[in-house]
Amino acid sequence: MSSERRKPYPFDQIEPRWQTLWDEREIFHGPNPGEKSFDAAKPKFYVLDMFPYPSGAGLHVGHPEGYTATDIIARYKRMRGFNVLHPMGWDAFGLPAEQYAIKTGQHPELTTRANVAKFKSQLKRIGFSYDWQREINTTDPRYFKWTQWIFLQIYNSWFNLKTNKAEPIATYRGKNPDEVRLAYVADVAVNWCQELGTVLANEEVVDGKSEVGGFPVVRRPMRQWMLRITAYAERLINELEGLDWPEGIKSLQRNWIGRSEGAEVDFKIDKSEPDGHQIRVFTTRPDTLYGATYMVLAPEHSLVDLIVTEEQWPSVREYREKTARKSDLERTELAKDKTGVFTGAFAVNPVNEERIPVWIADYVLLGYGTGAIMAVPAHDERDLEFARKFNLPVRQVVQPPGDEEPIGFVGDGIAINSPIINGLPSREAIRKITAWLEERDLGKGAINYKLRDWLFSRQRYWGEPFPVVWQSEPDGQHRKHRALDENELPVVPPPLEDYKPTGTGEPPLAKAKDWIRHSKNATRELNVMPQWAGSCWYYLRFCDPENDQRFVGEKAEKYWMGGSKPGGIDLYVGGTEHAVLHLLYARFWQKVLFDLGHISKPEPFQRLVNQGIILGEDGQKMSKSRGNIVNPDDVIDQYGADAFRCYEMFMGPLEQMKPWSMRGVEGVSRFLARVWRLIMTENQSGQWELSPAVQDVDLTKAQQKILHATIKKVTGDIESLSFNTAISQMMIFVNAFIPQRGTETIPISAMRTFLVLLNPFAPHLSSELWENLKSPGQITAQNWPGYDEKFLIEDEVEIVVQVNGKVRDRVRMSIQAGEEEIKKAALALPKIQELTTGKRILKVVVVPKKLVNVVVE
RNA sequence: GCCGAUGUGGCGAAAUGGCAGACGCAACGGACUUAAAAUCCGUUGGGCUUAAUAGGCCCGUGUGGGUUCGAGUCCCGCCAUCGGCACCA
Repeated sequence: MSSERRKPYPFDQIEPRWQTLWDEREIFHGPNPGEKSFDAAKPKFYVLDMFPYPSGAGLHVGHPEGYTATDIIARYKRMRGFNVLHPMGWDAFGLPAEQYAIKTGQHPELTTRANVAKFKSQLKRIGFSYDWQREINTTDPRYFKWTQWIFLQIYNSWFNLKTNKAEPIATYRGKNPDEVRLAYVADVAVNWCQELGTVLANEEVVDGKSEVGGFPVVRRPMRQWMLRITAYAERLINELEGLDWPEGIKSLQRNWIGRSEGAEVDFKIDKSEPDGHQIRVFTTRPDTLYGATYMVLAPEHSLVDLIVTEEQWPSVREYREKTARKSDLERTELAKDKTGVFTGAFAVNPVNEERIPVWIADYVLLGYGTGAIMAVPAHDERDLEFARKFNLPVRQVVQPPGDEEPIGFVGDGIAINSPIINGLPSREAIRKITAWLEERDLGKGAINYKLRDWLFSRQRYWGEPFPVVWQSEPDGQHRKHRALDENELPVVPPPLEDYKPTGTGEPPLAKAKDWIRHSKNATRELNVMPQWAGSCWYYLRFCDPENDQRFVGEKAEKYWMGGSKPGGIDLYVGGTEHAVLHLLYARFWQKVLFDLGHISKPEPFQRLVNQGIILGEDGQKMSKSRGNIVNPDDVIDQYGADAFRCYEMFMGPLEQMKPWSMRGVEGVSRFLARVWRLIMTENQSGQWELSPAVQDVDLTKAQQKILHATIKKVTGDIESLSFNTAISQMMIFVNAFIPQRGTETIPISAMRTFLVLLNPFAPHLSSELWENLKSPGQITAQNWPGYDEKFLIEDEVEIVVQVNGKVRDRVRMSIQAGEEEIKKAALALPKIQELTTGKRILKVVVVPKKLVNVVVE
C-alpha cells in the first residue's frame, strides 16, 4: 500500500486543526461544583478508563479500544446534558522504568516523563475528549503524598467485628493495638523472586513464576508489611451484589475470596504429659468426623516441633527440608503424587476417643484454614490417595444416594457409622454435630476464606516509600514502627546512583545512607509500596486533582461519586487482566475510606465493562515475536483518527475478542469518505467545496423515516454500548442519502442531524462538516437529537404468510388491519389456497403487523 | 476437576421466540478510464429443478433430544475452543 496514495478525504488537515481547537478552548473541561461554569441543574456522569502504565513502547491498538468506547459515551452524555467527568492519567510507578534505570543509570523519573509525553501525544492524536486539566500521575509527589496519607489511615485503624467496619485505632480497647491494625508487620512466608530482587503478592505469582518477567519464585520467611484485606472478605463478596458487573468477573472475585462454611474442631494430642497440645483443623464436612482415620499437618506447621517423637525426628526433618527446597512451581507440578511422613504422634478424635496417627504432608497448605486437616479418606479424593499410598485405614461414614460407589464419594448423602448423627442427611448432620461440638467446647462453626492478607511491601526503588519510621525502644534492644505525622508527607524517594536490588532482600533504599536517618533515634522504613497502591484510589483523585488540603475535596467527591447506587463511577471500562487484583484492592481501599467517613460510597465502580482483546491479523495474540503488532500511529497516518476510532468500534461487540483487519479499516474509511463526499465536492482545480446538491429542502417521506430510524437505533445502541451496530445503521443512512438518478438534492437539515449522531464516533470529520454547512455554534454544544415514532410507522406493512412454519407467501396489509382481516386475506392467497385445499386447517396463528402461520395436518 | 465465556457464509459479524446472514470485508460481473487506481452499479450460504440468474423445491446457526403453531434465540444432555482457578480440606 503506497503511502503517497491520495487520501480519500483530507483527514490529515482536518484532524490536527480540531484537536488544537479543542485543546485551546478547553472544550472538554468538566467543571467542579464551585467553579464558575458549573451548572448544578445538570446530572453528572463519571466515565472512566483504566489508566495505563506509560511504557516505552507507546500505545498499542488494544488501549484505544476501551478508550474509544468511553469517549463515545462521554461525548454522547455531554450532548445529552450531563456534566461529564472523563479523565486520564498515568499509573507510572513500576518495574520497567526501574529496570531501565538499572541498565542505564537514568533516573526513572526521566524515563517516566518521556513515556508520558509519548502516550499523551498519541492519545491526543486519536481525538479523545479527556479533561486534561485533571491529568494525574501516580509518581508525582503531589499525588503520592495522598497515597501515603491513605496508608496512614489504614495503619491507624482496625476492623471492629461488632460493627463490621474499620474504626480509628483510638477506639480499640485491647492491650496492643499493633496486633489489630489494618496495616501491620509480620514475618510471613513470602514469594521471593531472586531475579527481581523482591517479594511478590500471591496475585503476582503465576504457576510459581513472577507475573512480570516469568522468573522463578520461592517461599521464604521475611518481615513484611501486610494489609488486613481478609477483614473485608465477607463484605467484598456480599457487596458485589449491587454492582452492574459482568457475572464472570463477579464470580472470579468470589472465587478468589473463596468463602467456605464448615467447622473448626480441636483434636488433643495423645501424649502422657498433661500439658496437652491440640491440633485445630478446619473442615467443611464435620459430618464425616467419624471417618477421620488420620491427621495431616502442613510441614511448616509450628506444632510439628512439639509433637514429633524422638525416633521420627530424622525422617521428619528430612521431609521438611525437601519440601522447603521445592519452589511453588515444583510443588504444583508434582501435585498428583502424594508424599508425607509420620510424626510418631497420635491425636484423639473428639467424637469417639479414637487414637489416630498424625502425619505431615505437603498436600496440606500452611496458608489455608488452620494448616492442618483431619483426613477422611473414604470421602475425600486427596485423603484417599494418600491413605492408599501409606496403607492407612478407610472408613465409610456417608451413604451415597442411589447405587454410587461409597468409597471416594464426596457429595451429600446419609450419615452412617456415626452414632451421634446416624441416618441424617449430610446438611442436617453437619448442623447437629457442629452444635454437639460447640456444647462440649470441642469445636465451633467457622467460615474460612482462601483470600490471604495483602502483602504490601516491595524491595524496590521506584514506588511510594512508606510514611513509617522505626524507632528504638527505651530498652535499646527492640525497634518499633511508628507512623509519620501527616505534615511530614510526602516522603519522597532519595536519589540513588545505583538502583540495583541488593540481592539480599534488603531494599535498594538501604543504599541512601543520609535519607534513612529520620531523626536521632529513628530510621526510615526501606520498603516501598507495590504498584497497585496508586491505582487503588486514582479515580477519587480525578474528582479534585489539584486539592492540596485533602486527598479529594468533600464536595467534589460527593458530586462526582454521587448517585443512588452503591458505586460512584457510572461506567468503568478496562481489560479482564484486572478482574481480580486491581478491582479487589481498589474496592478494599474504598471500603476503608468509606468506613472512616472520608468518602460517601462503599463501592467505587458501579458499572464495569471489559473490552475484549484485539488479536493480530493472523488471529493470534499480538506479540513482538510474532511480528503481528499493529501500531495505532501507522493506522492513523494512513486512514486518519476517525477511521481508526470507527473501525475499532465496528469490528464487533466491545466485550468480544476479535482479530484486527486492515481491510476492515479501509472499509470504514470508505464510509467516512462517502460521508465527506455527500456534503463536499471537488471542483475543477481540485479544491473541496460545499456540494451544490446540499440544499435547504424538505425530506421525502422515505428520508424522514430513515433519519428517525437512525436516530433511534444509534441512540439505543450507544446506551447499550453496541457501537458496531450503531455504525452499521449510519452506513445504511448514508447509502440511502447518496444521490440516485432522480433525487439530486441532499437536505441540509438531515445532514446536520446526522452529523450530530456521527460526532461521538468521528468527532473531527463531523465537526469539520458541521462548520462547512455553516451550522450554528459548535457541534459539541448541540443537543442530542430526538426521534419521532410517527415517522417510523408506515401505513402498510408486509405480512409473512407461513404454512406449518415455512414462509410461502407475503401480503401487504394496512397497519390497522385486525386479526380476522389479516387471517382472511392470508387464507385467500392463491398460493396458500393451493397448499391448504384438501387439508384440514388445525389452527391459524396471527401476529399483527408481522405474520400469519397456517397450521394444517 | 471446578467456574465462566463462546460456537452462525470464504472472513469480521447481525437478528424483543416470528422472513437467518443486516452492515462491512473478500470475490465475481459491469460502468467510467487509453490503462490502472479511486469512485459508482449489480451478484454472492449450500444444493436440486428449470432453456433461464423467471418461477418452484429442499437443506442450513457445533451436536443429540425437548418445549412451541413457530427455536440461532428457551430447557436438558454432549462435543469443541478460549479465559480463569486448581492438593483450598
